[in-house]
Amino acid sequence: MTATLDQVYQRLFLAYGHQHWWPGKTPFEVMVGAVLVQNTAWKNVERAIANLRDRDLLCPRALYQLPVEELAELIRPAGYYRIKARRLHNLLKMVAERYDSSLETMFQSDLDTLREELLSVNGVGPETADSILLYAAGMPTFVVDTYTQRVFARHGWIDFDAGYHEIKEYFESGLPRDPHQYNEYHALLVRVGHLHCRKTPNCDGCPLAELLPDGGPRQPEF
DNA sequence: GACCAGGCACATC
DNA sequence: GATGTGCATGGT
Repeated sequence: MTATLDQVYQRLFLAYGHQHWWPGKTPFEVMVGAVLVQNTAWKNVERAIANLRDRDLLCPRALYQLPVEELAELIRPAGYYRIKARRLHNLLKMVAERYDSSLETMFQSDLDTLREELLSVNGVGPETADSILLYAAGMPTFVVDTYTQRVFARHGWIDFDAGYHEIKEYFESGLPRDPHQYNEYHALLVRVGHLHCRKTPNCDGCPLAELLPDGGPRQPEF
């Protein structure tokens, strides 16, 4: 990579500025959003969270006590609502049983231990776990998503078939261990992804266009 | 109407 | 271990 990870970050920040992530009012709301946003547009998640807020259900104990079928109906706008209701319930069950439904207590655990606990919940994968750790708990763990993979692979900086852990290590080993920068960086990657790096790339006006390899964006080999 | 969105688990080979 | 598929609503 000719540009450093920090230079890429600076370009994105210069172009877009602060992203104010995560778009949630409380750590618990962030955690709920992290499950609901799986493979889903954020706009749909907002509706689901609004339904929960209207019923005063945005706290760990109340939401855990709600029957899963009722939870499913409330989060319906977020899509995959039946499976997400189960996933959310699984997560709330873990928080209730291990931490007495207290996020404050939960976030006193060390990062690696808590990450493993989150990953042990059925329905919480690496991106959801890291989103909770970074955006709800403020812990220094880099969040990788499809846009991260796409943007960096199209620039030839990583392989198209690089796995989650490999990409995460790539960022964490190339940047200072700073949760604020991890926060902003991931948000900026989602922003540039939305604007320029959907399934069909649109590199016109992209702040990273000058950094593309000769011949334009790379494509996966087959 | 087709395509896409800030994943994840599970089946099958 | 790699690859394919189901899950679902709402915006473009």
